[in-house]
Amino acid sequence: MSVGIRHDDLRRRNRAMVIAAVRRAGRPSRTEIAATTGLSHSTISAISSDLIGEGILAEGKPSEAGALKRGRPQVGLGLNPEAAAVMTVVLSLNFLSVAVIDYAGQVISEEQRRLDTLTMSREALIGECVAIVRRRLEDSDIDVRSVARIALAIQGITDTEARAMLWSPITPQTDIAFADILEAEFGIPATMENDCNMMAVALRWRDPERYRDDFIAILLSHGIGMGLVLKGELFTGTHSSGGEFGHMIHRPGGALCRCGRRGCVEAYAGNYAIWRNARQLSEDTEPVADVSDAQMRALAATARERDGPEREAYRKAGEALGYGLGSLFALIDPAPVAMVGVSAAAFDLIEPALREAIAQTAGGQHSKSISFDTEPNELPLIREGCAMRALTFVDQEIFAPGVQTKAGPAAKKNVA
Amino acid sequence: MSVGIRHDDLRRRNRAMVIAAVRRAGRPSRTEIAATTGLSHSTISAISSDLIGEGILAEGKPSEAGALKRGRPQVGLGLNPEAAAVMTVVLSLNFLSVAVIDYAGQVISEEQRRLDTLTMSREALIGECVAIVRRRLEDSDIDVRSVARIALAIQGITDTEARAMLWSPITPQTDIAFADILEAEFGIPATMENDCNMMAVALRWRDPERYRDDFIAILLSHGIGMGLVLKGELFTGTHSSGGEFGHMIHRPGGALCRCGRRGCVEAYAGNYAIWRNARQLSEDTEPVADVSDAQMRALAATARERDGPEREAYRKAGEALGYGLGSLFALIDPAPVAMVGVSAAAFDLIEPALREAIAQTAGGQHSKSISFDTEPNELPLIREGCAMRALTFVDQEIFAPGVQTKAGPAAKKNVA
DNA sequence: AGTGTTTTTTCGAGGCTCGAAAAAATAGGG
DNA sequence: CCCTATTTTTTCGAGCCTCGAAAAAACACT
Repeated sequence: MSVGIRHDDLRRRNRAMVIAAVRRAGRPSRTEIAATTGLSHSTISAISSDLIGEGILAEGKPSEAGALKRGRPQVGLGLNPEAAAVMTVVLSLNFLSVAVIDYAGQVISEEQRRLDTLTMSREALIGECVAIVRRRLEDSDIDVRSVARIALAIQGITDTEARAMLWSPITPQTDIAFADILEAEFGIPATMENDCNMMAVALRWRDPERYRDDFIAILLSHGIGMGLVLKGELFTGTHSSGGEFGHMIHRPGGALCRCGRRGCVEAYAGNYAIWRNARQLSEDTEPVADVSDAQMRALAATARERDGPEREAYRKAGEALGYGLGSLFALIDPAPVAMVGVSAAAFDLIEPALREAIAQTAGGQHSKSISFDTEPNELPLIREGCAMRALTFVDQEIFAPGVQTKAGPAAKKNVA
Repeated sequence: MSVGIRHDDLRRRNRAMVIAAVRRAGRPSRTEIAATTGLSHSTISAISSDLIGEGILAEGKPSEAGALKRGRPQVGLGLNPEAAAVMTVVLSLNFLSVAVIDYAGQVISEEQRRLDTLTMSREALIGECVAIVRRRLEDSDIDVRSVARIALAIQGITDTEARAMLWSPITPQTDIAFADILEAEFGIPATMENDCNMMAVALRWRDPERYRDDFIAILLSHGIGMGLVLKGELFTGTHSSGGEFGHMIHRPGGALCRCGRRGCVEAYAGNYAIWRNARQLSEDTEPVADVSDAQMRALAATARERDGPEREAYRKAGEALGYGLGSLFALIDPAPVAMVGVSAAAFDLIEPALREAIAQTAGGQHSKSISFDTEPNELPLIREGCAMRALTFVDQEIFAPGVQTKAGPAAKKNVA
């Protein structure tokens, strides 16, 4: 199974480590890198000299203006923005958004587009994605050859290999191998990511203090999604993107879910479920296709104003989320939670019932210590996650080739 | 965070890899090891020569009697049984069992003992464990100094550091740092493991073909426990042993569980729950302390014989397990399941309702492809797992010191 | 006994990291 | 304005480690 370490892997790994240290720290000095990586100064000096020679790193002022110190001033090492570029493609309900990002993580160019994903044909959907990527690539400011990777995120289930969308609520189409399609079309390596996983990745980069080793990002939107980081690593299912938190069963045989089953968490906490309950429709009522953000905000406003079916709908949502989280906590222990999406703005209405429900579950004893953040806008987060995901790939595969994070034959292909 | 690879780590890691290859393969030749580890013949030759010199490996006949081949015959490399020894301590309801195992994995000596764990005082419980270990250590056949590690398994919740039992159904006592106690008493490194996790470890060694990267071991006993292997690694919670599958909520506000909460899977599928339902007692009835294996077998026999409350009790158990598994599968995707424990012998009564329930959940589409094994006797499995766990520790820590499986500061201490 | 085949060991080459020492670059003080 | 203390960075030789190729070893077959 797991493979021995060959001698040349050593340099590759340590190169990757230096690049990662620079990406995390911003503009660290060689001394700082030596400290965080545990490698000697000589090694860091040798590696960074190589990397500068290859145009991957560039010298500059150090980040922390700890300027006024006695000795030789530190030289900051930063990522060379021109070393490469990546593209992010975020496909969500009725919305397609693309950005080109330089190697240092700055957005160079972007484009957004509304489209009717629910009714589009398979070909049209693929066509739109290909077309928007092509337009960005043909933008005169960008050197096509420098675009080293494309990361595409979609709401729904993707496979573990990050090649295909298996199922998505934003389209009736299934099993579209977006990653393969884009690779074939543009000759640029591409991956297909789950939107909630990208949210989690982004949170980790945004606030590594709070979101370090174990945390949960939950998307409260038309559907319910989850991104999970455990022991410092993104958690995915064994075959799919996993974490189908929204489709854990809250009440066996309960409310009708968009997925066709009954009693899922989403069937109580998704926008359509809150909407359905707020209008006092039966739990058997077919879920509506879309509820606008404005409608949801109005619903929340009414719920805050007076006790009534709207408030009760949010209570039920909180209860379902609470029991779901409780069951999750039974498996992984409690962890900080970030609530993302339009209903996160109504978290004040959700929280009481949610906490009460958690208290009834195995994670309950720590119920009070669990903390929630809210972030109403998921799109920037998803894009940021995609960007970091793509850049990390570039770091590892292009500039430190042959490194395998986990034992696996995939890396071997790249070497050949 | 993650630390660079120093030059001397290389040899350490590759030594560990060779030892692991030998432990997995039995009596592999040097050529075989080179093939499985991917290292060159020269390296394997050098490392194995070192290891033989240190008395860790020993030469012998090769395992596969591929004797009749043309060239120079292979020399088998095996673990030297006298290189070290480990002890396993399994503490379960009213039962304590200890074994001494040599470095090659053979049982040298064992002792079992009945005791009344539910009513014993904290001191008595600790005292019994210490005493039984001491007796084994003082057994004249065993060189005390060669015992390099003790692995203790208990039903219940342990901490991630594998130091303490936090809570267990077999005793009212909580937070006993067994690992620290045994270390202090005997000066031998010890770990505190969760019983179901050890079952999973054992299954992996017993049948690596079937139980490789992703599988689930479920203990159907008085309580319901789970051991989970994901992506080839034992899955534990972030703070505790995790995997409290039995206490996922099946029905909010439902049947009274032994843990004091309501609606847990265990409150429908644990022995006491099946017993309660079979006797048509209310779901609010306080769980009984123990149901003997004989009583459970009688119950199962009755259920097979005629339709009635017994059969219905097993049906409810299946339903609860099914929905629980379904929720789990929503998070991790379906995987092979091993049912272990006395009620695994009644799996024929459980399976129909279980499959039907899974079909109602997110994992449902693959419901038919999910396969179940049964193993009525959990004790040997737990002991085997403990033994392999302890031996693996010896492999890594004693004979290849300073290796860090995951990035972590702990290793730094060993280097210094 | 000789030949062919496969396994294992030997040996020199090439790389990598490390520690120590040297070099470089600046602030502060007289 | 020059010198010194201080801190960062580079240089250099030593010590390991793995690798590939070739040699040696050990047996089956003819």
